[in-house]
Amino acid sequence: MTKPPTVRDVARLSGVSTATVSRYFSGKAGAIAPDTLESVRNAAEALGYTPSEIGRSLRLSRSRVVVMLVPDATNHFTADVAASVEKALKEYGLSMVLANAAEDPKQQDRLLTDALGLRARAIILQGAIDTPQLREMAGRQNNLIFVNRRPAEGVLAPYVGIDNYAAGHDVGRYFRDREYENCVAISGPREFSGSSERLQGFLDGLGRKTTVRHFETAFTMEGGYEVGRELLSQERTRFSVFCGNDMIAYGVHRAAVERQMRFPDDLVLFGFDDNRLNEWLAPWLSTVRVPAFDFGPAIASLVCEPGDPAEGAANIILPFELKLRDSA
Amino acid sequence: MTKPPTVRDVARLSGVSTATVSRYFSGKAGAIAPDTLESVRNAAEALGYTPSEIGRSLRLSRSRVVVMLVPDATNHFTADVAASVEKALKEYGLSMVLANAAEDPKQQDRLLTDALGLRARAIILQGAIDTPQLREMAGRQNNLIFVNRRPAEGVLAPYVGIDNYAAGHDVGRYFRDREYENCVAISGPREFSGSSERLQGFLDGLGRKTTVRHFETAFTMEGGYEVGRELLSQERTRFSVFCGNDMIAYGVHRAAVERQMRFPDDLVLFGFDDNRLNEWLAPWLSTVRVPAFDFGPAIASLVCEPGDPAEGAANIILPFELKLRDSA
DNA sequence: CTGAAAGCGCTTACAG
DNA sequence: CTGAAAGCGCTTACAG
Repeated sequence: MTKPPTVRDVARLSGVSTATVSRYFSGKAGAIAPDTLESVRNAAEALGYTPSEIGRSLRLSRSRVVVMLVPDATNHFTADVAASVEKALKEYGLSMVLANAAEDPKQQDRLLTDALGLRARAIILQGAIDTPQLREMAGRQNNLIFVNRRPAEGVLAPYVGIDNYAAGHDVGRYFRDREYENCVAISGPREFSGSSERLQGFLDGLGRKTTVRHFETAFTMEGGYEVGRELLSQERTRFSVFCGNDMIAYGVHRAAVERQMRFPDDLVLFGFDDNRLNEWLAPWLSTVRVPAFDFGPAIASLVCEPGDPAEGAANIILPFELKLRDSA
Repeated sequence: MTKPPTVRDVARLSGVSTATVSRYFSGKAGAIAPDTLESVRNAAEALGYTPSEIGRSLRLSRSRVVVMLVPDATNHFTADVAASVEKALKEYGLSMVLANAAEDPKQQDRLLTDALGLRARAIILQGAIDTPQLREMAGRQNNLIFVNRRPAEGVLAPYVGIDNYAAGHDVGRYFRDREYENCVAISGPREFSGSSERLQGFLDGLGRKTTVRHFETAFTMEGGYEVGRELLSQERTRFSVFCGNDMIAYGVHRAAVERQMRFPDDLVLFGFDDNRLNEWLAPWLSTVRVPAFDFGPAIASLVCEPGDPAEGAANIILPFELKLRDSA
């Protein structure tokens, strides 16, 4: 691979200065004489020249890369959000680098350092884990955006997500209205704001009188499967299960299917997120619809049209709705 | 956001030259006196310094970014491969930028230009579309890697994937051995090498005597759903369907479920890829297992340990196997 | 073991 | 409308 041509090569070939070539490629072509412009165009074409983002970024002290950290690469809702963000950023001329923190604080911190090294325009954290390094970065930079999990106490940064408490509350209320019995909550890890808010809302929505069995697990199909197996092996009861997200619900579903159970006669199941897959592979799953594809525009606006920092963090709270299907 | 500290700031604070600071951060710490090293470490720590990848890339004329283009962000097999590649590249200290070409030649060409601008270390194309720009880039650069779809005639670049003809052939043979009747092939677009190889293999494996109805559609659930509806609405026949990938199979499955059909009594269904979701949401689907998670190491080795270019393109052909479950 | 200096590819304020 | 020159943050061959 021979080295790619530079402004200099184009300048030489077209007989102008590098300044003119640069103007041509950075949207200042209007200030160039038509003849000059033509010859620059031809030279660039002949050489196959594309300006180096690296040179440009260095010169402008500003890169066009945005880093997104996801907590779990296998979560489909997370993937939907990432796709939405990538699309929205592209319209502003930005690239997105996706990295998987895998719910591991060490890995997350490593990736944060990488993002810093790339001088990322913004760092978007889906499901951040509270670590000293994250706190320090939030203090030094103001380009962190928290998605789906609120920043830890004392960390000042914008948050984009839904009102998890209210959503959980609506589900609890629905369970109460339908008079579902043997209620079970399988929530995600309690240290994540989304998990505990969903759970608390659910409990409050159900009301005090109802007793609820509570399990806590990872936000994964594996986690839901394990809890499901334990729960369903014990008794032949018709449980009414609220899961912390759809992935957990898929896992419970698998455990139920293995025991030949049918919905909603043998088991009531409620998910959370309504990732795009449901429509195709889990059209039976009642769940809370979170508008994954509205996250992109919301986040991109935060990145590209930052408000007055004096006003403090600009949170964006998106709407949700209950999506009722066969399983509940 | 104040500007991040530079080598210079660290050098000033620790009373050494920028050269020494740079040595500390680029793995040449062994050649630094212990005292000096200590003071550099402290200064960097105090300032929260992380070296700029941009400065480094410019100086070394070599970036650590690899771009991966995917043909369809909603394809789960593609996503599995992307995750595998990202992980493998990370171990070599490289970042991956994921971009969605959405099976659109214009969009692909735009993204190729972006990748060029980033001076990507390598450009990985899952499911490339043959365009003049792609050909020209393949000619100028030697850092293109084709995955799952072979490069077009005359384009010299490495290919990583399975032997699609052989896999299709095995499925055809299996259909013949089981004496499946009313055979149907729903293949992906014919212009993609993978599609036509899978189809041809299938036909050859079935043997001349069998007639096969053939549909061609996009590699998506939507595509499979539409064909499925058309096919299943016509007659009450037990079809034996080989799909070009799992996504198509999911779509056919949905159409069948809507008509209350059951597998394999009412319909025989065979997919292709065995993406990770099958285990959880489609454990009934017989398919061809393609080892998505072996792609990462294979591709990373191509990127980071390039062989002698004189030897020509270094193709890597991965193994596959038939995964037989309930649907066939 | 350490530093001064050059240069990677760009953009832009300044001067003409 | 155009160019010469400075400088963005790094690394390294060279000299000491």
